[in-house]
Amino acid sequence: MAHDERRLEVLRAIVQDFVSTNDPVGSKALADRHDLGVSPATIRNDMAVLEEQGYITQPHTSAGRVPTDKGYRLFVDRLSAVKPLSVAERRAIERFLDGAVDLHDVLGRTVRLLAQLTRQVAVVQYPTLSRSAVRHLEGVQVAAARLMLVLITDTGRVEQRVVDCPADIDAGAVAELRTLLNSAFSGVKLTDAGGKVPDLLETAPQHLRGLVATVSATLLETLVEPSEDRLVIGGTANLARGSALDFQGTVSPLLEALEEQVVVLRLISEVDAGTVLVRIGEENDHEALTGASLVTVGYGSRDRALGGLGIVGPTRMDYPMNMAAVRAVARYVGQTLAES
Amino acid sequence: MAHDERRLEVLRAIVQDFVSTNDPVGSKALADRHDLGVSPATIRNDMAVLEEQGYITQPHTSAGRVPTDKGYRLFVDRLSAVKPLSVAERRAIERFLDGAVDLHDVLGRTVRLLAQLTRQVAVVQYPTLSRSAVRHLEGVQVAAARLMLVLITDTGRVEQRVVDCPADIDAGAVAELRTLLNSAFSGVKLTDAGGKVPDLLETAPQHLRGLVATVSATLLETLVEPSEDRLVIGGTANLARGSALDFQGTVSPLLEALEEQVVVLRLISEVDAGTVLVRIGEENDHEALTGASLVTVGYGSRDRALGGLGIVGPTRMDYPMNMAAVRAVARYVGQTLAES
DNA sequence: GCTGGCACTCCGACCGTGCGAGTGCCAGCA
DNA sequence: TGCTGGCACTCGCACGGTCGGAGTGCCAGC
Repeated sequence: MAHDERRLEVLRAIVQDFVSTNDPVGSKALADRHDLGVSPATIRNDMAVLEEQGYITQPHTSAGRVPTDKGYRLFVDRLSAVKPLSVAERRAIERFLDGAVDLHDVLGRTVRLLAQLTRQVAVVQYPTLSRSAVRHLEGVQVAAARLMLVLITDTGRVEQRVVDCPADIDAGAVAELRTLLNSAFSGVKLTDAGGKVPDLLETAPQHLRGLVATVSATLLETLVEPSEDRLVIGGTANLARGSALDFQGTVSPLLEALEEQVVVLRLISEVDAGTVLVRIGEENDHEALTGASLVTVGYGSRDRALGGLGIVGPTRMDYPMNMAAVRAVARYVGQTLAES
Repeated sequence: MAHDERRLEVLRAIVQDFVSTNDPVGSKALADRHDLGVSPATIRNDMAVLEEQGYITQPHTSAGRVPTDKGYRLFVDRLSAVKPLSVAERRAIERFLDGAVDLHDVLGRTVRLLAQLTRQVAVVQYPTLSRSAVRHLEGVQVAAARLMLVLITDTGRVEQRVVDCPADIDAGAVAELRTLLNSAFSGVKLTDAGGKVPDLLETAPQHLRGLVATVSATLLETLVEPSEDRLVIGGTANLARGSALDFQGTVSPLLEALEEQVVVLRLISEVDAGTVLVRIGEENDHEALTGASLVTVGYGSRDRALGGLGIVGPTRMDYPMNMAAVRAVARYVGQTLAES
């Protein structure tokens, strides 16, 4: 039906206008700003239908219409074309990430970049440990019976743990331990590290058994198991800026949820590299996020996602633009990390 | 003069009441809530004097009085006794920091702890590189002519840099390099590392000269020179919560300044261990901070400060409590770090 | 099935009023 | 000399009523 099609066109127009003006949009304004080819009265009829179907709503009688979460969902799924980034934006991305000196720096720049491009809160996850492999393991003695274990992954993450050893150790033992650990774990994915331990224990010389056992236990417990992943957050000022109206009154529950990290982490890690995932308002389980939308994507090389990144903002956001920005940034980050 | 003394007592009462109620405080309310031994009328006279001296001000005629920055300053310097922490608070501090697995974890917990205790934004600086010494240096080969350099300091910081080498290297060279670097730099303060380089170059075997030169150059350039220090920030939700009124209208410039890091970093690193420093409103140079107060202190062992930590909040804050909290937390952090 | 017209609704801005809190000043008192 | 109670005055703010405008739903006509 050409009927339904126009109705969707009306919905698209409503979303676009509302996103840019933040005012409930009425039939007259719609007819003026878009050439839908019909009169306001007709648009009103369409709007009534859209409202009945749950795509839009009125804040109060005799105000204009506002998209519902369901409306945004339809918009994202069927009504929006991916907005290509401008040349200036592409260049900004390259410039921003260029010259980063280490992983921390790359991710810090990424989060600032994303926040600046989208004017939303940006979130970037450190490369997941569970999907990384060991590049190098290092033991450094910090006390007579205390070792600092340093793990370097192939994604550039560096993690450290202090291990209390069963007995005093000497420099020779440390060197031996290093060799043992690296020959056992080098190149091994962290998820598979557990399987290597029995082997390692067997090959270890008698006098190192206890030490090796303790060290591998710590390694598995604190680094592999809990998959305690990290998050970088930036652009929180964007929350306070315009969005006082978007989030009714207070942004503090949202800020709290962001600092909690755990919540966002769960959401952001459920991503594939390449496919931008959009979660709108009520679609988010967590209460503090029901007024917010998330746009996330995985980054990494095409064969495996290292981690996720994305933005958090009000449901009233420019989805096409943000999706494009998130995707582009993820692509560049993946590239940058692959090079190092 | 008993005269002046009472006037100060009035100022103290005004600060205390205003901090707890957020309402401009009038002469009647003061007489009721504190036994100053005089009538409201007398208090009014004192207030007039205090206002003339610039310690308090009225938002508008016929409202109560509000402390000025100068008033808070006097209060902090002369009118406030350090409020000892409750047993529960002390215990909370211990529990919170106990069980941290590495430096990152310690600082993360610290910032959450501080934010929770003070209900303000908390800021913790990573141990300054320039005041740290090398505990261990490690080179890991990541490509034919590419080395990842990992620096572990005696404060538990781990820093990494990727170095492009002049020529391809092999595993043997890496091992030699490690030995060389560690014997040269181990235990050396980063600020003194530059002086060791000529020596190092001389003792290095011919075939490693180029490599060693490149590596030490990178080491000095990117790790020692810019002293690029890091900051952990937490509790920003506290800004949004009550303080909407404290910061006229918007908190976003403050959030921006916090994300900038550089500003806060400068302020927070000008501290001695042990002495709590308070900066009030206009005393801060940076524009975004003129409506805010900072309470900072250095942490570390008594002989040297590793870094700074503190809180940022509205000028209308409970200074005695916050000063006590900041000091106590710093003490525990210093202790915790000394142990690892 | 679209359109113009029309009556209706309701929010929000505007305005005027009154109240209450708080002040400054003054005369009287210890 | 310094404190006190009294008093007139000021001013912000909460309250309530009014008005206009924007937007709607419905209906009759094309």
